[in-house]
Amino acid sequence: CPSPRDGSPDTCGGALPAEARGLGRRRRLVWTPSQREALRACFERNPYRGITTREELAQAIGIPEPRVQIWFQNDRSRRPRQHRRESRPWPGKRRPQKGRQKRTAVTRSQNALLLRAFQQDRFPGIATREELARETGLPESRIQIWFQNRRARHPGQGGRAGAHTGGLCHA
DNA sequence: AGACTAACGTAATCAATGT
DNA sequence: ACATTGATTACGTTAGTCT
Repeated sequence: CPSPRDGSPDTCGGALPAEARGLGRRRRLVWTPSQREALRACFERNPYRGITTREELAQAIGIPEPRVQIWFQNDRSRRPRQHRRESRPWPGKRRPQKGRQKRTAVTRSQNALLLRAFQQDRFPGIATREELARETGLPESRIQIWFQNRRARHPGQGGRAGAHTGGLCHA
């Protein structure tokens, strides 16, 4: 997979750390018309879908469930602003409704492995994430969530792109 | 070149699990 | 009860596709 690499961007000034900016993303999907139709139809009936429905839909259109979830997230954003941040806890309207993904139990050894990877790179690209998924036996989507939560709760850790602790952006 | 949008980011929050 | 942490949300950003 020849990932075309452009010239390295500047060191400072971006909204996100360099490592966070799109290095090694997963390949972008292109929906077929029938897939689009199925997604839109499902969204229309309820824009908030539990894991069961997401997986059924994913199965039906032949797309991994995490991609379906991202599509729903993106499409809700595109929809007219439902409620801006003010009235935070759901205004009683259409709650996400139950049916979350079952909480993943991360074992000690899995956690240790992820922790090591986190210290080396807080923003692993798709290749690294899939390698970690293979090594831990966890789904790649759970790996991604793990890193998001870890970054949010442990800022400043990790060797690369450390928030403000490191020498990044020493002006 | 610009529009559109999947992929991905943060921040806040919901919620399961262990103490 | 509380702390920890996985899962979901709103919303913003980055970058690949298509016109």
